[in-house]
Amino acid sequence: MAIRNERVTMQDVARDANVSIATVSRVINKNYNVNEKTRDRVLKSMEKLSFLPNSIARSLKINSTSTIGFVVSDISNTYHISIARAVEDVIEKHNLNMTVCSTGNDKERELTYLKLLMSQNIAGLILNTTGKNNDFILEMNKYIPIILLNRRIDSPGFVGDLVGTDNLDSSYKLTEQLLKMGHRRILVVHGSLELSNGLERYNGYVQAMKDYGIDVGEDYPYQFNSGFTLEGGYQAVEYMRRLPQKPTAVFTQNNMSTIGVLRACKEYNINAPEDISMVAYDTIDNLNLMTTRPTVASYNTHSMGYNAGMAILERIKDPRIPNREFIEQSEIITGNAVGILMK
Amino acid sequence: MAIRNERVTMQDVARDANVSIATVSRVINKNYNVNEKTRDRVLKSMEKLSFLPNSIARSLKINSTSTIGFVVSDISNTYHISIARAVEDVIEKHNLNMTVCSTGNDKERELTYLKLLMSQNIAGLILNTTGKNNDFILEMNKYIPIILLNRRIDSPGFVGDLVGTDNLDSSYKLTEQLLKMGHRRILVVHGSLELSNGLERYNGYVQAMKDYGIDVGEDYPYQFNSGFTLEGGYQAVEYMRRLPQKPTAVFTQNNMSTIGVLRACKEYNINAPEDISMVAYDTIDNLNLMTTRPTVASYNTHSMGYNAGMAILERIKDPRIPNREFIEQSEIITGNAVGILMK
DNA sequence: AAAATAATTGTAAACGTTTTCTTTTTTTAA
DNA sequence: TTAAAAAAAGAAAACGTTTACAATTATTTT
Repeated sequence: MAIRNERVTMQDVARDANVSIATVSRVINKNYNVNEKTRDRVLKSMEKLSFLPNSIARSLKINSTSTIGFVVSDISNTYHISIARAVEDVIEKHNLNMTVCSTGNDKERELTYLKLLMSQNIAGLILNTTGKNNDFILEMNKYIPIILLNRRIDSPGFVGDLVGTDNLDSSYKLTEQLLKMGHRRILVVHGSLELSNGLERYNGYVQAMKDYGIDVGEDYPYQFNSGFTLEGGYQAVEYMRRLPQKPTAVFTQNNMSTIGVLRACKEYNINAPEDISMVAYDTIDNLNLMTTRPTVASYNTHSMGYNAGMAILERIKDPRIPNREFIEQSEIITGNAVGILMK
Repeated sequence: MAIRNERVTMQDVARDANVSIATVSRVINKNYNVNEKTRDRVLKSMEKLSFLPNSIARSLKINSTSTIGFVVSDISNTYHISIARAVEDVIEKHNLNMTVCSTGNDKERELTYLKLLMSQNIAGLILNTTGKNNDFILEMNKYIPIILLNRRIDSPGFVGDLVGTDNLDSSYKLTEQLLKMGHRRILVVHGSLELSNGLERYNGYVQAMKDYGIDVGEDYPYQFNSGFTLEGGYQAVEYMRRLPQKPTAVFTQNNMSTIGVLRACKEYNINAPEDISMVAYDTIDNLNLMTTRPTVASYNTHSMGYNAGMAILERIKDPRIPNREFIEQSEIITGNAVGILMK
């Protein structure tokens, strides 16, 4: 039992079929002319010895691999994983597979992973970046095609595509819905404003508020940075409870913070829409089975993953495609957690 | 812009530092004696040229890689992904990363993936098998350490560990809870009985029923094979509605079919516990935010992932550890969807 | 039937590392 | 001061493929 080392190589097949390894290579890679009889003989030997080509050796020679990297803040976030799943379905058809990595939005961890992947010479990269390793990413980008997920890299040097959502628009729409229903004190639970998606969503809120005559300045009390985390959402509710004048609505700007808010509200017995109204960017799993359903901007993650998968395939084939953007439009799904505010 | 090929190699570093590539290799791999001054010089050259070692070449030489394979029926299943996440945390500390694959319980797709991974010479494999490729898995097992996830391979030839749950026990307990509350017509929504976990869970149910004097034979009407899928769960409800004598309770034996049942019940306006009681194997995400909460057998997926990660690391280091089993015990969480049946 | 061409196969170098075996240099022991 | 031992560094082979080039064999043309 246990581990052996002597795998079957092309050498063995060649010997068995009484040809040179070049010929074996040619039947493996189909494309060359090789006599039908010898091909059959080689095929038979491969079968007989249950030969599997060594991708490592092949990769070294041809300078490319058959795996793509999928690097996101948290792979267990249902939003990311369902995109990943769709990517997988696309690339699997081309005999590629996928290495997934969770950075936890940590600069060092992202860098470690990116270096590892670059060492491994991945064929392509789908990246939801922390935004803190742009120099390395640009360097990496010289060798490896990159598709950005949700977060932009604003550098003229970057060449690749972006797959994202209509941050500003949907954020505006969600805020507007609350405003139309009479809400004015709307707590926005945003993410890092140093990330393009965080900032755009925040700006959508600010713009809508401004359009309704409300100025969101530095010391405006109805904003809380959750870092797009579950804990952050939870803390937002605790922050809210301490406010002298409570907000009448809360707008969580990503799925994790929405869950955090929902849990905290459940715990503190804050009911929606009686005590507070809720809207949220991103949907959450099994929303329609839940007691409290915020109005959400829902995205077709399957489509996003499909786009990302196709884009990376195209870019692997031809790395000099001009930069593109695939922006997914939201579907606003009305929940039961939004109420009209009587002034 | 675009893609270049001329990466920095050890050759370049050696030239810059005015040493041989052997020396460069030695400073990279620390372990050898190399003069401090020359080490510094080499280190400086590496820095200056921003050298990254080529893992492919290294792997070819040392005959092992730094990625482990994670092959499951569906990576987007929250149960699997949260195990994967915990595995990632363990192996990342050892500078390993993880290739994930979804087989969809399809024999061919599993085989394709396994061959691809074997070609890529992965360091280890964590596998939730379809159960239909045992021959190849045993062959693969000669070269690559394997940790089985939830599904056994009953072959004396297999060497590796199992990380799983206490299928029979928890299934028995859940069934018993219903029986104690007076339920007798309990629809079991099981999975494939050809898979060890499917069979064990089913047997737990059968045993409990038998202990309460109910014989579950071939033509016993209160059983439905969902294949552990969402659609299967949904169909189970449709099947249930067609039964002349309705069951008073339903026991879904995995998380996907539970969600399917919940959705179908919502759609057909079947309420719990008034119309039907519900217990379920596996928990589901955000259960405590949901309207209808079955009593569930919940598992600590973090612990399972940790065990799987540690086990694979240990087996990579020493492949001839005797077979082990890491069986996770459930926590039964009582929901609001179970009612006492008045006879 | 010979020459020209096309099809098939083989030889050997290369990909970028690691590592064994030598060789050179430095240090220690006498 | 020299011999012996230890430390440091280099040369070259090897890992298992691909592929340019050369060599051989088969086919076509005249």
